Amino acid sequence: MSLTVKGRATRERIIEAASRRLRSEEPGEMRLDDLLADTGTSKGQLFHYFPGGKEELLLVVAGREADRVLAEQEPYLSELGSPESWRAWRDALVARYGAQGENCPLGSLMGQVRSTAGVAAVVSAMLRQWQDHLRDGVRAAQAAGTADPGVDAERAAAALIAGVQGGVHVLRSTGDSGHLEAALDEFLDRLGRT
Amino acid sequence: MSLTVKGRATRERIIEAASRRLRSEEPGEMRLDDLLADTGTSKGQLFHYFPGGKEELLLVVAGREADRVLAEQEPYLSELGSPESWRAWRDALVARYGAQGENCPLGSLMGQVRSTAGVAAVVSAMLRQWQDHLRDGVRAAQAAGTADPGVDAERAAAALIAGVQGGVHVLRSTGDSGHLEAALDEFLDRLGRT
DNA sequence: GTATTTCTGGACCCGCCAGTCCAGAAATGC
DNA sequence: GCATTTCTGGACTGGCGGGTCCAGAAATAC
Repeated sequence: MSLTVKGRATRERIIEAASRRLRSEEPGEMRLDDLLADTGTSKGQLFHYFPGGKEELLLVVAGREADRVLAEQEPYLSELGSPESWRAWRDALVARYGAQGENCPLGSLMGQVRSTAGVAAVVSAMLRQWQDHLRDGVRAAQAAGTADPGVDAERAAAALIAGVQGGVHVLRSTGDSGHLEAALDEFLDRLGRT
Repeated sequence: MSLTVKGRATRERIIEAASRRLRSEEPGEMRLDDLLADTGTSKGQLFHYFPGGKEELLLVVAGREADRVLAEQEPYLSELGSPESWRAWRDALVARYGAQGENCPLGSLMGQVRSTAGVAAVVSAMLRQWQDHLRDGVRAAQAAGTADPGVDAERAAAALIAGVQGGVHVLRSTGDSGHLEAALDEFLDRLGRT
């Protein structure tokens, strides 16, 4: 399937609309007809560009959204090491998710697709990357002597990912960011050698 | 609305069936017709006992399921204090969720109802109770001298809840219980004075 | 400038499933 | 007992929403 310039633009417009709607106040279930209304396109076009229908489209969107999660944490994520860098990352995360409020693009996405398998895989891969960055950050801090060398970097990173995920989850359903902050701060306390 | 003995039994049967289906291998979306088939009841009855329809029914089920979550952790939860009791609780949790696999009754429930508000409230309340138990456990351990007194019990409990929630979430979508275990173990390490 | 491919619009189909309605059976009240 | 309330079954409705189809417009190829 080769796309013309115009075609690629339309396809992009559809993805963009889905993505935007997902990040909007009330994502709810995403209906194809809404997207068509948003973009001024038609059923024919949507299925022309996404023969797999809704599922295929959402999978593409999931990929974009996953990339965005990591991209939004740069440059913090790649620069973890010093206590200040950890702190900055922590603050950025809290600010980011606090502003986002009850909404969580990938979270909503997980609930939309019947066979969640595809989206789940995308999310897993993203989590894995995220965790790797954190683990490297812990090791860097240990190498620099600013973190307790007794901490198992891999396990600590896994626990941190769990804490962040859970914190965001609670934030999503209660609007309270306390759990997210608690998870982050407990981690930082444990990291720093006392 | 007063219920006869028979009436109460039927109502109970419906709730029970919904509850069971939620905990089954593949909960997916819950269809009213399935419940009717499971229980040998009819639409008329279902709407007779739950005038609010599906939403009302699921809210009742949510309450039951939330109680179950806490009940299943007894007697561990009320007896937290000694290192052994924490360990036993940890193992019970991992075993419990490991066995459950990718499924999570309350998790699926959250995705089912349009206005998730009701179910979310039930879950929040349950989480709050859970967290209180954990906090008390931390304090008990501190009082007994088996936990670092420098730890803020409330915040540590919040972080632990976040970790457990996130761990279960990851377990749910990948089938890997590593994150849950990591979160629990990191917490226990931090708790124990080294 | 003709042929081929890609793009676009929208009418239509169809399965799904929550919710309605009502008529008759069973229980309960007195 | 008769009247009243509760219980039960199932046919029916209605809307929602994903997916199909096809005819014609626009772009591209050569």
